[in-house]
Amino acid sequence: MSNNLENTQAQMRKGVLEYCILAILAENEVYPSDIIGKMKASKLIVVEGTLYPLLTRLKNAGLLQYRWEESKSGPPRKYYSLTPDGHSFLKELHTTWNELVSAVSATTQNLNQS
Amino acid sequence: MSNNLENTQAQMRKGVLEYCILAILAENEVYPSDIIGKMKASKLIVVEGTLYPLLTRLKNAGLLQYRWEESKSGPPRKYYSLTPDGHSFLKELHTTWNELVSAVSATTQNLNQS
DNA sequence: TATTAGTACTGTGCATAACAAGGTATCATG
DNA sequence: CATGATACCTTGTTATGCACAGTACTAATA
Repeated sequence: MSNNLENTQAQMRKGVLEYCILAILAENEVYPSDIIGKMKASKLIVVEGTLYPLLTRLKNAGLLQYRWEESKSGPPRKYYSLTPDGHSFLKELHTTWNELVSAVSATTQNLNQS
Repeated sequence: MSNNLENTQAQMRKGVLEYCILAILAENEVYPSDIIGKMKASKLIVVEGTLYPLLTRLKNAGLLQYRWEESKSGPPRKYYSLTPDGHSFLKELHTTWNELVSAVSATTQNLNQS
């Protein structure tokens, strides 16, 4: 029912979603479809229904800002970028992620040896 | 409101909870309090209200089994261990985790350089 | 034999967040 | 003006971590 492999794998991805999206935005000013593309290129699937609410949450939290830009091939796009608070936040997530990787290594070390 | 640091950090931990618990069970036959202790030693907090339902889910999925053992200092304990299916599952999670770490590295590489 | 403390297992309800699915709006093309 | 492509947004469902409360067993003490 609930504990198939896909489910658990998805759970792992969820945990790093916010971190990865903030990291992408730290490098370039991009619009949502760009983010989806970049994530997919890194084998991290994310869909519109996940991304849009997440960007709104981060923006309301003061971590992101955006500006509209006209497009030649369709409706205008929202180009997002990090606020100063967003940069600080990302820096802390970076530390958190590194610590988590260490913690998981510690927990699974005997496995790794086999 | 919703997007403070603790929240996002907790989200990251959630993703690896199942993986770490299975990894611990792969090494030793332990009972829930042991797991909490081992996780805490690795800086991965997990509480009873999370762990017990999770163990039940994994057991119902056929990944875990347990046996009762009397204790000198209280009620009997449920000693958990992995089933063959559980071992296969864990092996796949191990691969998933390593791929995720690579994917995150790819996404955040410019950050790492700074 | 009550009472209390410590240990261990279990169940309920809430909040969060990812995702599927469907909808709206803009622009170019024929 | 109809169609297709692109882009943004919303709603409802579901899974799950966690706070909180409860139950059960053992040992020590009065």
